Amino acid sequence: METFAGMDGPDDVEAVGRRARAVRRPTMKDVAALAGVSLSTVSRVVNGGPVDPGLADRVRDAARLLGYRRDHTASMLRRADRQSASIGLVWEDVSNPFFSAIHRGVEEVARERGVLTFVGSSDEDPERERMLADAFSARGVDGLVIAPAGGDESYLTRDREAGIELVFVDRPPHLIDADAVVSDNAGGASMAVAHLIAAGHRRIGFLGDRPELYTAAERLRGYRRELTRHGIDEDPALVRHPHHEGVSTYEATRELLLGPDPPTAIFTSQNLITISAVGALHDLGRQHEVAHVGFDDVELAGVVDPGVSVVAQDPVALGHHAAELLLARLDGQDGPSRRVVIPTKLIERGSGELPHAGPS
Amino acid sequence: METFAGMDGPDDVEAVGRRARAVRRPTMKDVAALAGVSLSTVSRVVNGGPVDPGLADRVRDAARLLGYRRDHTASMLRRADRQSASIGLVWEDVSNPFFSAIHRGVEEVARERGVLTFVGSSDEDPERERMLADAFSARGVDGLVIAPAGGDESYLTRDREAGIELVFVDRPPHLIDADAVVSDNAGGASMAVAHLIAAGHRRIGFLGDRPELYTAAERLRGYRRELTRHGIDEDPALVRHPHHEGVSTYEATRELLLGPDPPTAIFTSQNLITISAVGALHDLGRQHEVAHVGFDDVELAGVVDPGVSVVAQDPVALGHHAAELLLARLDGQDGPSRRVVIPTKLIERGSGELPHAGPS
DNA sequence: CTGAAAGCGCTTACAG
DNA sequence: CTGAAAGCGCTTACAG
Repeated sequence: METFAGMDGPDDVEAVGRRARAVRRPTMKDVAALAGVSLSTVSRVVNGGPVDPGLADRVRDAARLLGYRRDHTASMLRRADRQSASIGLVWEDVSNPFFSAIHRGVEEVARERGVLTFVGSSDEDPERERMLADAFSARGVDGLVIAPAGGDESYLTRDREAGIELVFVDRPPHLIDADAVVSDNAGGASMAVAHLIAAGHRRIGFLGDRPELYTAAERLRGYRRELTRHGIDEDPALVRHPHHEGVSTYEATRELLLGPDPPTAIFTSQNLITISAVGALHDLGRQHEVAHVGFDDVELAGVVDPGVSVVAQDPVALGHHAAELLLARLDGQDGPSRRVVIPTKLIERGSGELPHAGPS
Repeated sequence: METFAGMDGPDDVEAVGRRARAVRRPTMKDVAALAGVSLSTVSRVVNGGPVDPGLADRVRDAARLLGYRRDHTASMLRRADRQSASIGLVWEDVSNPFFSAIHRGVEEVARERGVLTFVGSSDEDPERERMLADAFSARGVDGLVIAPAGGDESYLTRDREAGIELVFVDRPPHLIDADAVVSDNAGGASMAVAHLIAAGHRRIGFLGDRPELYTAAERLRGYRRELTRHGIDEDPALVRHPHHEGVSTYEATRELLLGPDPPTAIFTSQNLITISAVGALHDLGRQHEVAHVGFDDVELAGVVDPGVSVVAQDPVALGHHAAELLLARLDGQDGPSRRVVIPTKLIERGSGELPHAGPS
């Protein structure tokens, strides 16, 4: 049979077979009985302890025959190290490519150690963040990697005391002392602004996320610092926080460019903001006049005309370092909390190199 | 202190505090002792069983004082239902936005039920897929959502028999009968090709992923079906599988367009292929002549000139349906396996509407 | 090297 | 309603 796009509702459910009923999963006890040995011996074989080769073979045969697989959570209960070989990741949104790239970085390091990852979205809600952390903790994770929603993370103290290691990523912790891995947000923003200044611009617009967010505040700080460094007075009219002002980024960009004494260049300090701003620039037909650098790389940035210059973060590296810090702690590394700062990189594609045309 | 982008290596590690040593996590036994009641009573309070209000208060106070939290994995061990309230997702790559969007869809449904998600990448390697499934299974997940790497998934039979529910997503299972949720790949491809034919094109190039992949094969099938339907003979020279031929998509696109008797329109059947092809079209300066429809939506597709027309999938819906099927099974829903087909949607942005210019 | 016993943190019959 | 006992699947001392 064939199905055609749009012709069937999403509930086009079709029966294609039948299923078997669940059976009890074989346990060590079952293996012991079949092999005619004690539970302890089976446990030794499974864990590579000293056991007579002949007996070991009998046990392995029995295990194979029954399809035995060890229950990891049960084994953890009595184990000396009590490690579950799992960690929990608390992101803002698992479907945000920035966070899924961090996840990838964490996974690449963790898989070498057989460590599995729980992942969930806080949706920037501290309450949900806490629920997730608690739920992961109740399932016995060895550690937590958290992109904090903001506010107070001291509730994690209990987990830390219970031996759960903590690493913060993308944003540093508040009211709790813990390892953290962040991008060089202020440095990256400075670099973007310096690049625009080098092209002759002095009126540089800023479009950013809500300034309560750590990364947004840092990028604004970098913007201001760089203006100051070049003796340029900040014009508050050029600094916009669309999400905070309840207006779309698209609209804010239009207002900025159509207003009196508009900027000759703009710095958009987040990936989604960059995308909307590019759309607005193109719709106004100003994409070849107004210079533009974005923070965070975006797909197709090199295909748009002009290409969108960006300061790129390295989210996979954020994930790598977060996982390495966490695993080091799990290995017993002690000592004060550490902060890792991951550098950002300027990618020139055209939009950021547009020179200042008029008199300066 | 300040940090500047690029000035510090990735190992710019800075000490910022000190840490406490791990303490044993309080157990029900501790709570019972402090409250002066039996373990059973504490368990009843925690689980909402019948208990004298006065006693219950004492228990709750003790629990609060100690910072007690129930160990979910230990409780699961003896529980009648034996549900861990966790599921495992086995993706091709967690950092692929398509899969992270499916993850989001699963999470939105699962969180309503307090179900947590393990997530891992198989990297299209059947061996890794199996290791992940085994590891999740050993940690007691209630179910598995799998984007199969290909080959034989019958190894999951043991898990199914042990009561672990299975749902396949994006691609149907092989050699095992299970629920599955897929996009209407063939229908979407047909729709794309029909759209190009409607604009007057008859020589339509195809750029696709390795034809061993289910989704790639389905989209090729849709392409062919639609050509046939309109009485157009397929020209094998117009069908390219860059990954399979060991050439970059960018190069394959160039060859296609610079060859003898080139296509007047192209259909790119995957998001990354679409992005590379758009780049090649632009670099050749042919983006306003050669019509183009892609499968899967991409960021900035509306900003490029012309906008990139696509047949979009709905990955969040894939995730929603996968989770719903799984939860229904966990609720005891019996009966034959089900297959859900999610429709695709044509988004016209310009590139797919470019008319055939020359004589046909 | 092997097995019987105790125990991990919790839930579930079973008596009272 | 309450508590003592047994048990979930496994590991870890403890004797032999």
